[in-house]
Amino acid sequence: MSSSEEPRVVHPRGSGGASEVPEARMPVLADVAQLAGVSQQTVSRVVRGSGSVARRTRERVEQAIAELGYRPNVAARTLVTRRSHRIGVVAANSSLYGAATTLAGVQEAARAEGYSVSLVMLPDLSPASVQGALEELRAQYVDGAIAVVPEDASQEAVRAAEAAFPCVLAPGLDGAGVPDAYWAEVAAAREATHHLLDLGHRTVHHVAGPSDWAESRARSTGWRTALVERLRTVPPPLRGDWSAASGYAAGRRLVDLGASAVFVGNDHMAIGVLRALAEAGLSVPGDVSVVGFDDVPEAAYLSPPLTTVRQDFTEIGRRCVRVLLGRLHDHVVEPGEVTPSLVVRSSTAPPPALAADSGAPGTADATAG
Amino acid sequence: MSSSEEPRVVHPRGSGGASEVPEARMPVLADVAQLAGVSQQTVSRVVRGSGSVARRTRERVEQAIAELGYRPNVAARTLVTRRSHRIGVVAANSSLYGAATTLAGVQEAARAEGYSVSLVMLPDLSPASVQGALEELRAQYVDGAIAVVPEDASQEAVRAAEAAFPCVLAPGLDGAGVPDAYWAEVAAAREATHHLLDLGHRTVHHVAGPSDWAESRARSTGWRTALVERLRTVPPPLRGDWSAASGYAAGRRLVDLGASAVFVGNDHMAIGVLRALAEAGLSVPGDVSVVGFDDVPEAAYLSPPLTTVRQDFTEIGRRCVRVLLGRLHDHVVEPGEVTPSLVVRSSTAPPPALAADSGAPGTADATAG
DNA sequence: ACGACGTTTGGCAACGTTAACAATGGCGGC
DNA sequence: GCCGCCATTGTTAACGTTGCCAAACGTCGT
Repeated sequence: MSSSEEPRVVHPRGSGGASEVPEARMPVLADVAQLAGVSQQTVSRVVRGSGSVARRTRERVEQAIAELGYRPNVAARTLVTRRSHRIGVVAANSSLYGAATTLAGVQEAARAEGYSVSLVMLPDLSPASVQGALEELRAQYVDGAIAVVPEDASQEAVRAAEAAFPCVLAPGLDGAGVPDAYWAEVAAAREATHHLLDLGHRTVHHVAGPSDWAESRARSTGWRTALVERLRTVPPPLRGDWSAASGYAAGRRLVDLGASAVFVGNDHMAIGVLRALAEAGLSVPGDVSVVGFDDVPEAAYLSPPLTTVRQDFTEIGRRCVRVLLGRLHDHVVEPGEVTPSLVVRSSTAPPPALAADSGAPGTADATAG
Repeated sequence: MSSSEEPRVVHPRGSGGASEVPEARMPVLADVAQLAGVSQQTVSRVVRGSGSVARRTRERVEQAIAELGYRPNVAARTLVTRRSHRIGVVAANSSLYGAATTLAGVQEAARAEGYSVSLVMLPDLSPASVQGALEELRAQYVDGAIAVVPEDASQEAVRAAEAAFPCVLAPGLDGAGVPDAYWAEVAAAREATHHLLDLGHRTVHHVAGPSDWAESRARSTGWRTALVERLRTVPPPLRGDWSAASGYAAGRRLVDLGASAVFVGNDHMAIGVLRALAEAGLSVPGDVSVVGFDDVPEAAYLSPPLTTVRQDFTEIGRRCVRVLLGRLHDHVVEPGEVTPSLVVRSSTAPPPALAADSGAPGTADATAG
């Protein structure tokens, strides 16, 4: 319909030829303006919803926009506004539940605020690569960036980049100091440890994540704090890398150590620990109690269902966006508190000595092969 | 250094005042040109690496670029070239391993090709929301899009959008027909089922994903094919939604049905199935054999370690990018084959009747919990 | 030595939008 | 009935880059 006339002349750029196929150019402001019989500026005002436009005029313009299927060209807008309405996100290229879910939260919140998201996933989180990613993002002229990189050295890189353009660290760290999210995790880890101690365990072993991750340190700190508060001995923590494989390795050590209670830095590693214990013929929670962290969706369906700390990563992601967007508009936003909560399932119980008064270790395991 | 003079005059746009703070504008082509004593055009040529520039000139320009920290403005470049060098990705807002890993592959490959990635994550995969996401992406003037939406109705939406701008469906479907990836999954599911039959199971039950997902249908088809090939009865498949919770529900049904072998549509659901079986006091693989699909990193550490089909989602993501970029440059790229492979672990074994020669066929609740 | 030719460089005009300012119209107050 | 004000609309000039064209430069063959 309406092949009445080409709204605009063919520009010499095309390729000079006169008998050129129209090739369906995207309509631009000028096309709408011509169709509606107004100036570009008026159309622009209607599109942006700013300025005052007479009711009748607006309707006419909207009609023209609909008819042409006009979409504002973000590149042109960005060029003149110096605002891309895009934020960058740099995240680790891992299947880690926390990072993935945080990303989802960031995406959702950004979209809700009319911002689009540019993603850079990194195979490794070295400071150099994080810095490179941030540079890349800046070169794309994003308005700001969110870095889901809880690893220490990389956070330094983010801080450095912050001077050049607005960045927010996903765990909730801001430039000023230690974030609420950090202390919330410490508190939650402490609570989880207390839960185990309350059940009667003399002490609680710990499988920690990489030592240079803020989250890992927060959880370890909470664990240690609880132990110290109750005057228990603090066994040296075992190290993992968040993966089930590393949890399995740690689990085997725990068997050797004769641990009766373990607080594991995340659920993935807890799965590995569970496996190692099962292989050793130890039952959970009969012989050993295990607590994880994150509450991945599968946690309730492990054998046994895992007691763990639920962390609302989606909300963390949303808050990052809120903080970043706040910074972009020059008003400070308090990150606010995100409180993880302990979810008690079936992987924790009193230690064998208490459960059956003279219980011999290594009793019933549900999944004997 | 070099506070000699402002490279460019303050534009009236600024705010008219004469004693304005320089406010650290980003350097532009003109600044570099002035510093290097050449024209903008020459700088542009150096930046793009196209056209011929004398060696000495290029060095001078590069020097100036480095000194100023110049970065080309992508918005301006996009405006004039009509190429944003960005691709959009729409994916489900789920923690599904497959989708997340595919996304990583897409990101990696795109980045390697000099493309940035705009991400839209959807809470639901309704055709309307997928279509909306695609529209949104198009409004952002991405060069093309990759849709990681294996759900049927949504794929229709993608096909429709394809007319407007280049889209690729992540599972590997292309406009022409059924993709290699689809048949590869069928073959793998068939192989997994044969594996169970070869162990001596009379038939194999199946926990399928949502019926309107292509991947789900592929896996179901493979399972059914294997059964038919061997002239076995085909039990009605149970439906899940990919989640461990739904797998658990299906697992309880399987217990009632007295299944001895199960092929589950993905590992997450398999975790739920494992849990249901354990709760019923059935041992895996002693009483029931279970095969999953995807090979999530935790699969090897479940109790028991899960026999499953490994799918290389990262590679699928990479191929999507290759196909899309190919289409953008007007040369067709064959998606090529991605072959999933069966990984046999400890969750499969001969059925009880064969293992213990005189085992009662029906129930076998040998290990009461 | 001269013209043809290839290499290197610069000038100009877009790309599609928004900001600032100017111009037009209608309205009420005096 | 005239003036000034507000609401509405139009005009102009950027934003920073690239594509096309032409000019300047040097080299080579005859």
